[in-house]
Amino acid sequence: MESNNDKPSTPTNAGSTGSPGTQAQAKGFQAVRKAHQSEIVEDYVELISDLIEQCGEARPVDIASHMGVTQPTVVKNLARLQRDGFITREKYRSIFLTKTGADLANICRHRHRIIVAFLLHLGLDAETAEHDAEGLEHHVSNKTLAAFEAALEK
Amino acid sequence: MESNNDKPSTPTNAGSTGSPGTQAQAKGFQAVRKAHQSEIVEDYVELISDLIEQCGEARPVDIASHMGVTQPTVVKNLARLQRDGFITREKYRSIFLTKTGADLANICRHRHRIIVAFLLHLGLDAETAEHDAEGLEHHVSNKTLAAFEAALEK
DNA sequence: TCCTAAAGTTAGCCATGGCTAATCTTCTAT
DNA sequence: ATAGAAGATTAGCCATGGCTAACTTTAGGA
Repeated sequence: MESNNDKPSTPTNAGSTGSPGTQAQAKGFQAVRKAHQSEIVEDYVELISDLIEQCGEARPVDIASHMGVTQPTVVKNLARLQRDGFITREKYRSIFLTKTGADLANICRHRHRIIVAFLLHLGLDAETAEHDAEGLEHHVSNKTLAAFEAALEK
Repeated sequence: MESNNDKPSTPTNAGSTGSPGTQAQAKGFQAVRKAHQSEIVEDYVELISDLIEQCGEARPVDIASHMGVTQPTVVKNLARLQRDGFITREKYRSIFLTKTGADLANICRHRHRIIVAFLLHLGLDAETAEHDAEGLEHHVSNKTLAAFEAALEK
Protein backbone atom coordinates (compact mmCIF):
# COMPACT_ATOMS: atom_id res chain seq x y z
CA MET A 1 0.00 0.00 0.00
CA GLU A 2 3.00 2.30 0.39
CA SER A 3 4.14 2.20 -3.21
CA ASN A 4 4.34 5.81 -4.31
CA ASN A 5 2.78 5.17 -7.65
CA ASP A 6 1.08 8.45 -8.56
CA LYS A 7 -1.70 7.31 -10.86
CA PRO A 8 -4.32 9.95 -11.59
CA SER A 9 -3.65 9.46 -15.31
CA THR A 10 -6.30 11.30 -17.30
CA PRO A 11 -7.83 8.90 -19.80
CA THR A 12 -6.02 9.24 -23.08
CA ASN A 13 -9.21 9.31 -25.07
CA ALA A 14 -11.09 11.75 -22.82
CA GLY A 15 -13.15 14.10 -24.92
CA SER A 16 -12.14 12.46 -28.15
CA THR A 17 -15.66 12.10 -29.45
CA GLY A 18 -16.71 15.19 -27.58
CA SER A 19 -18.63 18.12 -28.96
CA PRO A 20 -17.57 21.59 -27.77
CA GLY A 21 -19.44 21.61 -24.47
CA THR A 22 -18.70 17.98 -23.76
CA GLN A 23 -15.10 18.58 -22.87
CA ALA A 24 -15.98 21.30 -20.40
CA GLN A 25 -18.42 18.95 -18.74
CA ALA A 26 -15.82 16.21 -18.61
CA LYS A 27 -13.33 18.58 -17.02
CA GLY A 28 -15.96 19.49 -14.46
CA PHE A 29 -16.48 15.88 -13.45
CA GLN A 30 -12.74 15.36 -13.32
CA ALA A 31 -12.38 18.35 -11.04
CA VAL A 32 -14.99 16.93 -8.71
CA ARG A 33 -13.15 13.62 -8.58
CA LYS A 34 -9.92 15.46 -7.83
CA ALA A 35 -11.66 17.43 -5.07
CA HIS A 36 -12.68 14.16 -3.46
CA GLN A 37 -9.08 13.14 -3.19
CA SER A 38 -8.22 16.22 -1.17
CA GLU A 39 -11.29 16.08 1.04
CA ILE A 40 -9.95 13.64 3.56
CA VAL A 41 -6.68 15.49 3.77
CA GLU A 42 -8.47 18.75 4.38
CA ASP A 43 -10.88 17.29 6.91
CA TYR A 44 -8.05 15.70 8.84
CA VAL A 45 -5.70 18.67 9.00
CA GLU A 46 -8.56 20.94 9.96
CA LEU A 47 -9.66 18.60 12.74
CA ILE A 48 -6.11 17.97 13.93
CA SER A 49 -5.51 21.69 14.08
CA ASP A 50 -8.69 22.23 16.08
CA LEU A 51 -7.89 19.41 18.49
CA ILE A 52 -4.38 20.67 19.12
CA GLU A 53 -5.76 24.10 19.91
CA GLN A 54 -8.55 22.84 22.13
CA CYS A 55 -6.91 19.87 23.84
CA GLY A 56 -3.20 20.48 23.42
CA GLU A 57 -2.86 17.40 21.24
CA ALA A 58 -4.68 15.38 18.58
CA ARG A 59 -5.06 11.77 19.64
CA PRO A 60 -6.14 9.16 17.12
CA VAL A 61 -8.95 8.10 19.42
CA ASP A 62 -10.37 11.64 19.42
CA ILE A 63 -9.93 12.04 15.70
CA ALA A 64 -11.79 8.78 15.27
CA SER A 65 -14.76 9.83 17.36
CA HIS A 66 -14.98 13.24 15.72
CA MET A 67 -14.83 11.74 12.25
CA GLY A 68 -17.15 8.88 13.06
CA VAL A 69 -14.68 6.19 11.95
CA THR A 70 -12.67 3.52 13.75
CA GLN A 71 -9.16 4.00 15.06
CA PRO A 72 -7.53 1.72 12.49
CA THR A 73 -9.06 3.86 9.76
CA VAL A 74 -7.57 6.93 11.39
CA VAL A 75 -4.16 5.29 11.65
CA LYS A 76 -4.26 4.36 8.00
CA ASN A 77 -5.20 7.86 6.93
CA LEU A 78 -2.61 9.42 9.21
CA ALA A 79 -0.02 7.30 7.43
CA ARG A 80 -1.12 8.85 4.16
CA LEU A 81 -1.02 12.33 5.61
CA GLN A 82 2.48 11.67 6.82
CA ARG A 83 3.54 10.18 3.52
CA ASP A 84 2.21 13.24 1.73
CA GLY A 85 3.90 15.72 4.02
CA PHE A 86 1.02 17.19 6.02
CA ILE A 87 1.95 15.81 9.43
CA THR A 88 4.94 14.37 11.28
CA ARG A 89 4.79 11.77 13.98
CA GLU A 90 6.44 8.69 15.44
CA LYS A 91 4.78 5.51 16.57
CA TYR A 92 2.68 5.98 19.69
CA ARG A 93 3.65 9.64 19.86
CA SER A 94 1.91 12.95 19.26
CA ILE A 95 0.86 14.26 15.90
CA PHE A 96 2.33 17.50 14.58
CA LEU A 97 1.22 19.47 11.56
CA THR A 98 3.94 20.46 9.13
CA LYS A 99 3.94 24.01 7.81
CA THR A 100 2.14 22.72 4.74
CA GLY A 101 -0.44 21.04 6.93
CA ALA A 102 -0.95 24.03 9.17
CA ASP A 103 -1.33 26.38 6.22
CA LEU A 104 -3.88 24.09 4.63
CA ALA A 105 -5.77 23.87 7.92
CA ASN A 106 -6.00 27.63 8.09
CA ILE A 107 -7.25 27.94 4.55
CA CYS A 108 -9.87 25.27 5.19
CA ARG A 109 -11.00 26.80 8.43
CA HIS A 110 -11.34 30.16 6.75
CA ARG A 111 -13.37 28.72 3.92
CA HIS A 112 -15.51 26.72 6.29
CA ARG A 113 -16.36 29.78 8.35
CA ILE A 114 -17.31 31.85 5.36
CA ILE A 115 -19.64 29.15 4.11
CA VAL A 116 -21.29 28.73 7.48
CA ALA A 117 -21.73 32.48 7.81
CA PHE A 118 -23.18 32.65 4.33
CA LEU A 119 -25.69 29.89 5.00
CA LEU A 120 -26.72 31.53 8.26
CA HIS A 121 -27.07 34.78 6.35
CA LEU A 122 -29.50 32.99 4.03
CA GLY A 123 -31.65 32.25 7.04
CA LEU A 124 -30.72 28.65 7.73
CA ASP A 125 -30.51 27.25 11.24
CA ALA A 126 -27.10 26.68 12.77
CA GLU A 127 -27.26 22.92 12.58
CA THR A 128 -28.11 22.81 8.89
CA ALA A 129 -25.52 25.46 8.15
CA GLU A 130 -22.78 23.46 9.85
CA HIS A 131 -23.92 20.22 8.30
CA ASP A 132 -24.11 21.50 4.75
CA ALA A 133 -20.89 23.48 5.04
CA GLU A 134 -19.10 20.23 5.75
CA GLY A 135 -20.12 18.88 2.40
CA LEU A 136 -19.91 22.08 0.41
CA GLU A 137 -16.56 23.41 1.53
CA HIS A 138 -14.53 21.18 -0.72
CA HIS A 139 -16.43 22.13 -3.84
CA VAL A 140 -16.59 25.89 -3.66
CA SER A 141 -14.23 27.65 -6.04
CA ASN A 142 -12.41 30.77 -4.99
CA LYS A 143 -14.67 32.83 -7.19
CA THR A 144 -17.77 31.49 -5.54
CA LEU A 145 -16.24 31.90 -2.11
CA ALA A 146 -15.57 35.53 -2.94
CA ALA A 147 -19.18 35.93 -4.05
CA PHE A 148 -20.31 34.46 -0.73
CA GLU A 149 -18.15 36.93 1.14
CA ALA A 150 -19.46 39.79 -0.93
CA ALA A 151 -23.03 38.77 -0.19
CA LEU A 152 -22.26 38.85 3.52
CA GLU A 153 -21.20 42.46 3.43
CA LYS A 154 -24.49 43.66 2.10
CA MET B 1 -17.12 -7.97 -7.30
CA GLU B 2 -20.77 -8.94 -7.59
CA SER B 3 -21.23 -10.24 -4.07
CA ASN B 4 -24.12 -8.30 -2.66
CA ASN B 5 -22.51 -7.77 0.67
CA ASP B 6 -24.01 -4.54 1.97
CA LYS B 7 -21.34 -3.24 4.28
CA PRO B 8 -21.79 0.37 5.33
CA SER B 9 -21.64 -0.77 8.96
CA THR B 10 -21.34 2.27 11.21
CA PRO B 11 -18.38 1.78 13.53
CA THR B 12 -19.61 0.25 16.77
CA ASN B 13 -17.60 2.63 18.88
CA ALA B 14 -18.46 5.81 16.95
CA GLY B 15 -18.95 8.65 19.38
CA SER B 16 -18.12 6.54 22.38
CA THR B 17 -15.58 8.96 23.79
CA GLY B 18 -17.41 11.87 22.24
CA SER B 19 -18.47 15.04 23.99
CA PRO B 20 -21.94 16.42 23.11
CA GLY B 21 -20.96 18.24 19.92
CA THR B 22 -18.61 15.53 18.83
CA GLN B 23 -21.33 13.14 17.81
CA ALA B 24 -23.06 15.73 15.67
CA GLN B 25 -19.78 16.36 13.89
CA ALA B 26 -19.26 12.66 13.40
CA LYS B 27 -22.73 12.30 11.93
CA GLY B 28 -21.95 15.17 9.59
CA PHE B 29 -18.84 13.47 8.26
CA GLN B 30 -20.74 10.22 7.91
CA ALA B 31 -23.43 11.99 5.92
CA VAL B 32 -20.79 13.39 3.58
CA ARG B 33 -19.36 9.92 3.05
CA LYS B 34 -22.83 8.61 2.34
CA ALA B 35 -23.44 11.44 -0.14
CA HIS B 36 -20.31 10.37 -2.01
CA GLN B 37 -21.76 6.96 -2.55
CA SER B 38 -24.80 8.37 -4.31
CA GLU B 39 -22.88 10.89 -6.37
CA ILE B 40 -21.92 8.59 -9.18
CA VAL B 41 -25.41 7.18 -9.36
CA GLU B 42 -26.88 10.66 -9.59
CA ASP B 43 -24.36 11.88 -12.12
CA TYR B 44 -24.96 8.86 -14.32
CA VAL B 45 -28.74 8.88 -14.30
CA GLU B 46 -28.79 12.60 -14.92
CA LEU B 47 -26.41 12.29 -17.85
CA ILE B 48 -28.16 9.24 -19.26
CA SER B 49 -31.46 11.05 -19.10
CA ASP B 50 -29.99 14.07 -20.88
CA LEU B 51 -28.40 11.94 -23.57
CA ILE B 52 -31.60 10.02 -24.23
CA GLU B 53 -33.46 13.29 -24.64
CA GLN B 54 -30.85 14.90 -26.83
CA CYS B 55 -29.62 11.96 -28.89
CA GLY B 56 -32.37 9.38 -28.57
CA GLU B 57 -30.07 7.03 -26.71
CA ALA B 58 -27.24 6.96 -24.19
CA ARG B 59 -24.23 5.13 -25.58
CA PRO B 60 -21.40 4.13 -23.26
CA VAL B 61 -18.93 5.91 -25.53
CA ASP B 62 -20.82 9.19 -25.10
CA ILE B 63 -21.24 8.75 -21.39
CA ALA B 64 -17.51 8.15 -21.19
CA SER B 65 -16.60 11.31 -23.04
CA HIS B 66 -19.04 13.44 -21.07
CA MET B 67 -17.81 12.08 -17.76
CA GLY B 68 -14.17 12.21 -18.72
CA VAL B 69 -13.54 8.54 -18.00
CA THR B 70 -12.77 5.49 -20.13
CA GLN B 71 -15.37 3.16 -21.58
CA PRO B 72 -14.51 0.22 -19.32
CA THR B 73 -15.10 2.47 -16.33
CA VAL B 74 -18.51 3.34 -17.71
CA VAL B 75 -19.36 -0.30 -18.28
CA LYS B 76 -18.40 -1.16 -14.74
CA ASN B 77 -20.50 1.64 -13.30
CA LEU B 78 -23.44 0.77 -15.54
CA ALA B 79 -23.31 -2.72 -14.09
CA ARG B 80 -23.69 -1.22 -10.63
CA LEU B 81 -26.55 1.00 -11.76
CA GLN B 82 -28.26 -2.04 -13.17
CA ARG B 83 -27.59 -4.11 -10.07
CA ASP B 84 -29.08 -1.34 -7.93
CA GLY B 85 -32.16 -0.92 -10.07
CA PHE B 86 -31.63 2.42 -11.80
CA ILE B 87 -31.28 1.15 -15.36
CA THR B 88 -32.11 -1.88 -17.46
CA ARG B 89 -30.10 -3.13 -20.39
CA GLU B 90 -28.75 -6.15 -22.20
CA LYS B 91 -25.29 -6.70 -23.53
CA TYR B 92 -24.49 -4.49 -26.49
CA ARG B 93 -27.96 -2.98 -26.35
CA SER B 94 -29.45 0.35 -25.40
CA ILE B 95 -29.69 1.68 -21.87
CA PHE B 96 -33.09 2.40 -20.33
CA LEU B 97 -33.79 4.19 -17.10
CA THR B 98 -36.14 2.45 -14.71
CA LYS B 99 -38.84 4.50 -13.05
CA THR B 100 -36.57 4.83 -10.04
CA GLY B 101 -33.76 6.02 -12.26
CA ALA B 102 -35.88 8.48 -14.19
CA ASP B 103 -37.36 9.94 -11.02
CA LEU B 104 -33.91 10.37 -9.55
CA ALA B 105 -32.72 12.02 -12.74
CA ASN B 106 -35.51 14.54 -12.55
CA ILE B 107 -34.82 15.37 -8.95
CA CYS B 108 -31.14 15.84 -9.71
CA ARG B 109 -31.77 17.97 -12.75
CA HIS B 110 -34.12 20.15 -10.75
CA ARG B 111 -31.59 20.60 -7.96
CA HIS B 112 -28.82 21.25 -10.43
CA ARG B 113 -30.78 24.00 -12.15
CA ILE B 114 -31.66 25.74 -8.92
CA ILE B 115 -28.05 25.78 -7.83
CA VAL B 116 -26.85 27.11 -11.15
CA ALA B 117 -29.52 29.80 -11.10
CA PHE B 118 -28.60 30.71 -7.57
CA LEU B 119 -24.92 31.04 -8.38
CA LEU B 120 -25.70 33.17 -11.42
CA HIS B 121 -27.92 35.27 -9.20
CA LEU B 122 -24.92 35.84 -6.95
CA GLY B 123 -23.13 37.36 -9.91
CA LEU B 124 -20.93 34.47 -10.99
CA ASP B 125 -20.13 33.79 -14.61
CA ALA B 126 -21.88 30.90 -16.34
CA GLU B 127 -18.82 28.71 -16.50
CA THR B 128 -18.03 28.96 -12.80
CA ALA B 129 -21.69 28.48 -11.92
CA GLU B 130 -21.90 25.28 -13.94
CA HIS B 131 -18.59 24.03 -12.66
CA ASP B 132 -19.31 24.62 -8.98
CA ALA B 133 -22.88 23.35 -9.24
CA GLU B 134 -21.47 20.02 -10.34
CA GLY B 135 -19.63 19.67 -7.08
CA LEU B 136 -22.18 21.30 -4.81
CA GLU B 137 -25.35 19.61 -5.94
CA HIS B 138 -24.76 16.42 -4.02
CA HIS B 139 -24.18 18.20 -0.74
CA VAL B 140 -27.03 20.66 -0.55
CA SER B 141 -29.77 19.67 1.87
CA ASN B 142 -33.40 20.26 1.04
CA LYS B 143 -33.51 23.09 3.52
CA THR B 144 -30.60 24.85 1.89
CA LEU B 145 -32.02 24.23 -1.54
CA ALA B 146 -35.24 25.86 -0.42
CA ALA B 147 -33.27 28.82 0.88
CA PHE B 148 -31.57 29.12 -2.51
CA GLU B 149 -34.94 29.12 -4.22
CA ALA B 150 -36.26 31.72 -1.83
CA ALA B 151 -33.28 33.96 -2.51
CA LEU B 152 -33.98 33.74 -6.23
CA GLU B 153 -37.48 35.12 -5.84
CA LYS B 154 -36.33 38.31 -4.27
C1' DT C 1 5.88 -2.01 41.51
C1' DC C 2 3.00 -4.29 38.50
C1' DC C 3 -1.31 -5.30 36.41
C1' DT C 4 -5.00 -3.96 33.80
C1' DA C 5 -7.56 -0.96 30.85
C1' DA C 6 -7.28 2.26 27.30
C1' DA C 7 -4.98 3.68 23.30
C1' DG C 8 -2.47 2.60 19.29
C1' DT C 9 -1.11 -0.48 15.75
C1' DT C 10 -0.94 -4.31 12.38
C1' DA C 11 -2.91 -7.55 9.34
C1' DG C 12 -6.26 -8.71 6.42
C1' DC C 13 -10.75 -8.30 4.27
C1' DC C 14 -14.02 -5.80 1.10
C1' DA C 15 -16.35 -2.46 -2.28
C1' DT C 16 -15.53 1.45 -5.15
C1' DG C 17 -13.98 3.45 -9.07
C1' DG C 18 -10.19 4.59 -11.73
C1' DC C 19 -6.91 2.61 -15.49
C1' DT C 20 -4.79 -0.46 -19.67
C1' DA C 21 -4.68 -4.34 -22.71
C1' DA C 22 -7.03 -7.56 -25.17
C1' DT C 23 -11.12 -9.48 -27.04
C1' DC C 24 -15.66 -9.56 -28.94
C1' DT C 25 -19.84 -7.33 -31.46
C1' DT C 26 -21.91 -4.32 -34.37
C1' DC C 27 -22.19 -1.37 -38.04
C1' DT C 28 -20.93 0.68 -42.23
C1' DA C 29 -19.03 1.38 -46.48
C1' DT C 30 -17.26 -0.65 -50.42
C1' DA D 1 -21.27 -9.91 -48.67
C1' DT D 2 -17.68 -8.88 -46.10
C1' DA D 3 -13.69 -6.48 -44.10
C1' DG D 4 -12.28 -3.09 -41.17
C1' DA D 5 -13.40 0.50 -37.90
C1' DA D 6 -15.92 1.88 -34.06
C1' DG D 7 -18.05 0.61 -30.00
C1' DA D 8 -18.71 -2.61 -26.06
C1' DT D 9 -17.01 -5.85 -22.99
C1' DT D 10 -13.89 -8.65 -20.13
C1' DA D 11 -9.95 -9.42 -17.38
C1' DG D 12 -6.82 -7.79 -14.44
C1' DC D 13 -4.28 -4.25 -12.04
C1' DC D 14 -4.07 -0.45 -8.45
C1' DA D 15 -5.08 3.12 -4.65
C1' DT D 16 -8.51 4.61 -1.46
C1' DG D 17 -10.91 4.27 2.59
C1' DG D 18 -14.01 1.76 5.16
C1' DC D 19 -14.28 -2.38 8.55
C1' DT D 20 -13.03 -6.34 12.31
C1' DA D 21 -9.89 -9.10 14.91
C1' DA D 22 -5.84 -9.57 17.17
C1' DC D 23 -1.82 -7.80 19.08
C1' DT D 24 1.40 -4.29 21.33
C1' DT D 25 2.35 -0.27 23.91
C1' DT D 26 1.40 3.13 27.24
C1' DA D 27 -0.20 4.85 31.29
C1' DG D 28 -2.60 4.91 35.72
C1' DG D 29 -4.20 3.02 39.99
C1' DA D 30 -4.07 -0.47 43.72
